[in-house]
Amino acid sequence: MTHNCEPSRMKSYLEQQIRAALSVLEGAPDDFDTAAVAVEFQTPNNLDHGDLATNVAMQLARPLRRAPRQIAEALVEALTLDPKRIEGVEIAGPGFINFRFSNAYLADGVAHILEEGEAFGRTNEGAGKTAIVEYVSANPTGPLTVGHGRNAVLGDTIANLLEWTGYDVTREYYFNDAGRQMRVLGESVRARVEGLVNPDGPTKTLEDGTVVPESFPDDAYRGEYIETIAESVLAGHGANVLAQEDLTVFKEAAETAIFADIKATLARIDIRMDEFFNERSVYDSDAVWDVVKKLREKDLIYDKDGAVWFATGKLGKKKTDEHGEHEVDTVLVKSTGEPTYRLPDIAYHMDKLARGFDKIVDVFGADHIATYPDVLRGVEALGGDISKIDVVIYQFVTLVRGGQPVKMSTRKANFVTLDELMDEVTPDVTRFFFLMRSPNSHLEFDLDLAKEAGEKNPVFYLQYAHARICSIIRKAGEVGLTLETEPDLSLLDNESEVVLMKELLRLPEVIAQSADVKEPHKVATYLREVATAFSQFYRDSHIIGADSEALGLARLHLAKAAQLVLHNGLAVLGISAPERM
RNA sequence: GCGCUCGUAGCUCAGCUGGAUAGAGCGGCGGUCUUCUAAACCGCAGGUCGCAGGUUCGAGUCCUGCCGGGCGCGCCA
Repeated sequence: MTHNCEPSRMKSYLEQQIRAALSVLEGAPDDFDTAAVAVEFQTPNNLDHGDLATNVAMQLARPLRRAPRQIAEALVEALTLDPKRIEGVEIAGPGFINFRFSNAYLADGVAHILEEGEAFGRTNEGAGKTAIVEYVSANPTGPLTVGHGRNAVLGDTIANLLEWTGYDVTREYYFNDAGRQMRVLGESVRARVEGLVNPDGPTKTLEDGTVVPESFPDDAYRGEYIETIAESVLAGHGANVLAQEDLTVFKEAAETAIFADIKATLARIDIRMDEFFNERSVYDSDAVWDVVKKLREKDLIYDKDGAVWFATGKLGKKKTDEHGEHEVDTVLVKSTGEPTYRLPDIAYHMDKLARGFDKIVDVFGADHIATYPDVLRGVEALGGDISKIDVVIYQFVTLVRGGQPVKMSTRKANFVTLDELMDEVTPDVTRFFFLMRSPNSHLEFDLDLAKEAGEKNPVFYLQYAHARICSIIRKAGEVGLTLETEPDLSLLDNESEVVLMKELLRLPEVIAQSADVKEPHKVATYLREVATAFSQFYRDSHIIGADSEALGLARLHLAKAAQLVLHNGLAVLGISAPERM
């Protein structure tokens, strides 16, 4: 059985018919090319305007030199439409052509949802293609913060979205355990061990009032977790670890402990990475030096002041200051011989391209906004196809408690960790709150609202609707209404039934669009509309005690379809769909 | 100063990439449980879409200039 029920299918069907009508349109100039006309559809926000509308007639007004409404009339005249799909066509407003879906089409759609089940919502644009999503990518210098949380949940959900559109997705975490940060981390641990071994040793007081051993570096990591690691190093190696100057023991202990914590934190929000890519591997393979060599061959590298410069200015990087506009170049290798992070980053992206991914997504915080273009310039200069690379930039998170923003500073260790957040709110709530806003919108995370396990909390609204349907299906079974019986879905025709059916059918399109623009909040927004439509259906259309058993059965199946849509939508967001609440 | 980004109801935000009378949640006011989960539903109030120009049949959406918030602007990542 085939169903032409998805709105995307409907759009291509209508487009076909409209093009056919265009080709027989009379009075068109000889050079008029119907193939060049963009036939676009929109879903009107007013129900009186039908289910789909097109503005072709308005678009054609100028080239055809005729009034839009006149063109619309001629088009509708020439149009032949299957009454089993479209029950009405109207011309309205300045020249819109509005189409109204037939009930048979909607009933067909519900049958399709039930048939697809937990696969409903999947599309195949990405079928046979691979994608890699890089996210989290925090260096192992401390616990994940709330800021990392938004990155993690956003990246993970974008990965889900791509999977639902057919891609084979790799989730990758990029990190480096070599640079200055790690050295400072090692020194921080060492200083804490010293403090433990020699509690009466010389100390100093930092500007924020904490008392630390004198050897504690000024830019050290101050979180409590450093002390915990120091304790375990001391327990494992004894006091004579301090005899050696080498920081390796401290660094490795810290890295191991911190990575274990990070993975555990991610697992709490159901995130499991496929790959951990260590920056070191692009050094081990000499890929970084290969990048420098190739750029030099292209005359995009020069040496100045002992450093190696990438001529990004030639590639369009500009800056305007009081001296006017001038080109800006970028250091790839510092005069110390140590590369800046950009060089391995270019090599890393070349590596991802070489691994053959069709789509490469990077999830970065707003602080990277000015720097990732350097990486793309490098990749492009090396002949990499940067059209495959999508960079998702998200704005920062503000935690709000009691109506006041919670002050956070990573350097002073008074940040809120993702674990601490999840000690207060559930993983489902955490994920939803991070996802409910557009990535390029500032996220205000209201802890009081998130903790509210009740009516105000938007997550529960969706889960409640789902649980309620499950409950109805159980209860209906007790009176002999079951999903095993074949329903007559054409009986579904009251307003709230029709509204619900139309809403449910949008899922594949919403997921596909959300995946395309990498904005998961569109799914969250949509699910709220589904839950609202279901609640109205619940109010108007009783299943048990319906006017006839056949009607009750048809409604039961519609409820099941709504349950599937909520279940699948929540699955995309990585949020559970409870059967009871 | 420059770049990116945001500015929509009292608050937090959507607005399908240029369409028809700009929406939701929360908060406020009022109503609905002897029938499938009231964690729900219904109604009312609330707007110069930051300001000013421009582009066109049509602008919250696009272009320019201001104003205000955020993030960047390093031989840090």
